[in-house]
Amino acid sequence: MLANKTEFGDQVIAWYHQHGRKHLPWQQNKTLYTTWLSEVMLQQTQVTTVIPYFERFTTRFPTLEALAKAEEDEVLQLWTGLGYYARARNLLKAAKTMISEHKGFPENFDQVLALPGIGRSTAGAILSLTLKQAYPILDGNVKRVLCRYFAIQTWSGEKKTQDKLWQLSEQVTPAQDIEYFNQAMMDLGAGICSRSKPKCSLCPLVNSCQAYKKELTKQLPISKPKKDKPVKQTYMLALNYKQSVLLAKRPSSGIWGGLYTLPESDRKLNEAEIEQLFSVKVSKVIEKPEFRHTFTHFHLDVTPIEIEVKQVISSIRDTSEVWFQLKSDAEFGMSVPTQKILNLISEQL
DNA sequence: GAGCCGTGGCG
DNA sequence: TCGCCAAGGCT
Repeated sequence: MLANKTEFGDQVIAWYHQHGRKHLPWQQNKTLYTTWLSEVMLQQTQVTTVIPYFERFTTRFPTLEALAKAEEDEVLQLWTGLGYYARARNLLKAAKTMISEHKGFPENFDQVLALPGIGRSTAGAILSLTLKQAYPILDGNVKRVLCRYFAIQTWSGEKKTQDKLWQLSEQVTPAQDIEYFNQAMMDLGAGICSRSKPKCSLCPLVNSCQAYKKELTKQLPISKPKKDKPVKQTYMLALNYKQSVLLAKRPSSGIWGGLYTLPESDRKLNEAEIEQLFSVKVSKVIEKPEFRHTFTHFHLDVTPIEIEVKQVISSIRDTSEVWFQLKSDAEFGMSVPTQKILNLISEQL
């Protein structure tokens, strides 16, 4: 499947020398400190957003030593607007730890990994980009490239897939020129192998890319499965009096705003309650089969209750209410479930 | 494994 | 308009 490791690396590295990003602020005069800072700022955050924050931060705190002496409030102030503020707190905590326990930024992978806010990928990025230590990385960009290149058809959030991707990242990562390779993989993911509209014609890996070969590029990587929508339950009451049904106009804001709907209850009401609530005399209550109405964010399971009314005591309780003649051609905007239930009742007339 | 953390951009 | 997503890590 994979042509061979060297070829993969060579193509990616050659591409980097021609097209990769080399002028980002954190790519100038790199130190472990500045690379660390940029990698943390770039977690879940796009390059263009980070740039001004990085500039301000390094101006105020040019070195690890300077940061370690900082007050948390000032660090957080410099972070304001960037989001994920635990990153800033961990940054300061890690800086203090490095100064007090390591007397500087550690160059050992396990020691870097042990610092708060630094996971495997960030640790690998810091040591590879700054010191050319040959550690693989696996950020969102690299994941996307690998998922496509190897046509991985499972969601990368699964542990099993995550493990597989790390394994593949190790497999394609070369021993030489690691600093170019890792930066190139991120650049590829960001600029060429983008989630939407990837520029496959410009990709150095197009000839051996499995997703491209199988025409799966558009479908990969598999996105996070959408969680099931919550299910709500309601009873819709169709009070039927001489072939007229009681409707009420909804407030203009909120669900079904301005539409006419049947009265609802979240529980089953008995005859006495219905008579009390609606000022009517009831002759029969018929429960109809439940059906489901789906919104963008939840399911609504509706149980229609047809109520035969033999007498209306107080005709209108509220100005929003109206007795709607079933066989009239009056124009009302109604919610879909209401319309559906009225059709149900009309059919049996 | 799932939920959480934040903000800006995009289709 | 709004849900999804973006250089992850922690609990």
